Amino acid sequence: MNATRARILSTTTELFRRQGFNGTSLKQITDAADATTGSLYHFFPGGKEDLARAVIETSGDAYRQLFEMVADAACDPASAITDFFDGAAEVLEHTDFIDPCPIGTVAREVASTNEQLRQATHKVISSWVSAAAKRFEAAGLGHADAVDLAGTLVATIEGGFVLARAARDASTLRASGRHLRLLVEISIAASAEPAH
Amino acid sequence: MNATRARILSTTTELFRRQGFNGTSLKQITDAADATTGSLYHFFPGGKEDLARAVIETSGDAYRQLFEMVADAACDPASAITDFFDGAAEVLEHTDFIDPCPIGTVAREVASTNEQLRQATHKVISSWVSAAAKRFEAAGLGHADAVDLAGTLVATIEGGFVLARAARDASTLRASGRHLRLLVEISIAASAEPAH
DNA sequence: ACGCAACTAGAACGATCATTCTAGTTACGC
DNA sequence: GCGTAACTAGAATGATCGTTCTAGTTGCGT
Repeated sequence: MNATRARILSTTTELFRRQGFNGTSLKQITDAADATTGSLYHFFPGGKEDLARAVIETSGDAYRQLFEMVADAACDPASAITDFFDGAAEVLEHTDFIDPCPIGTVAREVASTNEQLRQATHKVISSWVSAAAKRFEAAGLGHADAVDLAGTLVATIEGGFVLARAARDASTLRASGRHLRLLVEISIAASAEPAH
Repeated sequence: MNATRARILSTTTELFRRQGFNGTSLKQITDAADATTGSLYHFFPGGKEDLARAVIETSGDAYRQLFEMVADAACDPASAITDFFDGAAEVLEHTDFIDPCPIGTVAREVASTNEQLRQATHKVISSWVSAAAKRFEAAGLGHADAVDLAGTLVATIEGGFVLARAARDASTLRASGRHLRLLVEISIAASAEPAH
């Protein structure tokens, strides 16, 4: 991967985390990435939309990998949940509450205005839900229950970022982690004894 | 309230729901609201920021009232939760998945770039959390638990909007409603028997 | 019906937007 | 060391951005 391309991509990701898609200009990107318009359009011929799609896919992958790592490191699925929430809370606190995830912001900005980018965000979010659901299935949950639970998990994380950023306080995010952990524990326990 | 002012305000709210703060221009607003620049700056002397603050506060109030209404109509706090999620899901499905709530999008857009608007979103979100927490306290929860649970509730709703809009499918939102209902039921039951 | 405030109208401003374009420079296979 | 492709550079383009400003019109208390 070309260094300039990588610099443009990571700079854009960071800018999207702070100010979203519409709030970030190409000039801002080229300035911050120390690149020129020519380079940007060389690597992303489709312009801003092309670049945004790359940001979404790249950081979507990164987040899925992070989740897998945290889940692998945890001793059980339930504590993986609190680990993940607590980790995100710590990141927020250490980065002046910059959004840990550019995708939630962009997803909401483009859902009604750019079908291509909407699909890109959908695909990425679905991959997260699938990854979490697979873990829940492995812990004994039925497929549909696992997918539903994973969906709530992702929703609560994304929504938790909204609250944490608005409040400049990540304690609610940690509390949500505990709630989701409880929910996961209950679901796994319930699936172990299906007979009432 | 002046009719033109009201028209500008509701039009802006609707546009923010579709495309957020940075994605909406004043020209788009005045065109859609059939108003002129002069009128807009007459009623909102602070320009776009002033208007955005009014949108945040107005629809923040509207949402809090909606929550109170749903909670009053429900037979118990737990079923109020599913009622609220199901209602939001229905709205999404009937409006081509336009965001039911402009505040989540704007909150994330401005959190790192506009301190005034960040505080406005924070204040509104806090009012929702307080309103829900009050209900939970009335159902027997301790104050801190009630606030935490209300925070998770709001986070899951906001995050659920992200997923529903990205997927153009509200079924995950309904599932989250069931999950949150379960969580509320468990919390209330647990507070009823604090021993063990 | 007069006067004053409330409101409307929209042209004009400089800044900035995403994108295109033409030249120029580097890197590398042969 | 030559030729071609990959990449960089940044000026130019036309559109649109948020805001300001000067005139004009309306509505209403008296």
